[in-house]
Amino acid sequence: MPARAHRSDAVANRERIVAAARAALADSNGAAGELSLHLVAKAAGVGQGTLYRHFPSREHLLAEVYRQEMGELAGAVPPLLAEYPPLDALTRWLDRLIEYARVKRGVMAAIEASAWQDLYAGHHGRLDEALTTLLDRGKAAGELRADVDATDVILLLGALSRVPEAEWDARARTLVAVIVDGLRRR
Amino acid sequence: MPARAHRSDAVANRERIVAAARAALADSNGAAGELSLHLVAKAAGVGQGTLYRHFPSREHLLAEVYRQEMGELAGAVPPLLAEYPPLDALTRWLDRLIEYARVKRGVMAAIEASAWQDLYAGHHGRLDEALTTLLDRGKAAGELRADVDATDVILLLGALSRVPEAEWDARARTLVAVIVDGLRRR
DNA sequence: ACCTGAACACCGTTCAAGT
DNA sequence: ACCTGAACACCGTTCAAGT
Repeated sequence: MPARAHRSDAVANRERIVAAARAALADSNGAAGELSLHLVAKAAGVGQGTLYRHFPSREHLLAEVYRQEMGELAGAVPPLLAEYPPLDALTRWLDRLIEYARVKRGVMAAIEASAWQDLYAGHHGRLDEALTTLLDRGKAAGELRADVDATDVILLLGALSRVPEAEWDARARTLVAVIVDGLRRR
Repeated sequence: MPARAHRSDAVANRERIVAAARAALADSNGAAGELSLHLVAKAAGVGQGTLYRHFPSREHLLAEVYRQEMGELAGAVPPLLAEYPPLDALTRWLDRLIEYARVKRGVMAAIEASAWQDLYAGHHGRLDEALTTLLDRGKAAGELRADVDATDVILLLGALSRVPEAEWDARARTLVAVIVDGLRRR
């Protein structure tokens, strides 16, 4: 279905709101609870009512912010699968995730948020889809256990979002190693 | 060091505040963000200032609530270790955790909170201590990998706290199975 | 159609006044 | 020492009035 036509000022406002929210989250180290919608509206140069017209709840706004973070990650999967065997592709993709999240804290917040299935399940099917492909290939090759799905992996990866920044380098790799080993077929 | 003497009304107030907070959390399905301190004070029959005297921040109050949830879980470890080999003891303890959390949602919130090391690290050494014992025994027996600590396990178990209630039975066991397999020595 | 911003209800936090 | 509750600043949300 084709996107409906929108007034150009509405489109511009929407973009400025999301940009302001991303900037605010980047400043506050990505803690979603500290996002003041009043301040986002002010920073975007719109009234509060406008913010609410576009995003009827804080979660709707965060969902859009996170959807933008997620694109690059999901897009990295197909080339990896083309070049490496499934388990290698998964390991390399997770290495990339660690490296990406090390500098950009919001990425982990996005992954954690994608676990609240209620609102987000539909929104970024992209990550879910990419992970499902990875897992299916691994299962078909007999390298991964058959009883896990993309949601399980996303839930487990959520552990990374609670690693304090100071311990990131020491702990992130260990956690991912445990998860990957746990996903292996025995 | 012996506990300082407190006025009996202060002790009683503190207990009633914690009890009111636990009751409020039990009602709201354990979502810590929805705990209104105004309402907790009112339910406990104290002024807001009294709540703040005892718990200088929402987190301090939650820490006490969670500390109480944690006791039983940690206490179950020594008997299990006395009766079973390390890996069996770990598996059985996690089974108990799943069963316990199935009916009492606050338990998972408590475990998740214990990952914010800043405030909680000292407070419930009990869970940390119990898990460290379990892991050390397993490492000594050559059954568990040597590069994980109790914090890693707590972080991974945090995945359970984001499993929607409707999916609990189907997903909790799988997640724990993946975690246990990941902790095994290869 | 869409936008604005005052207004409302609520929350965390403080503090002068009490006992 | 400890407690109370009014008060303050702030936040999410709504809505009448504008363009």
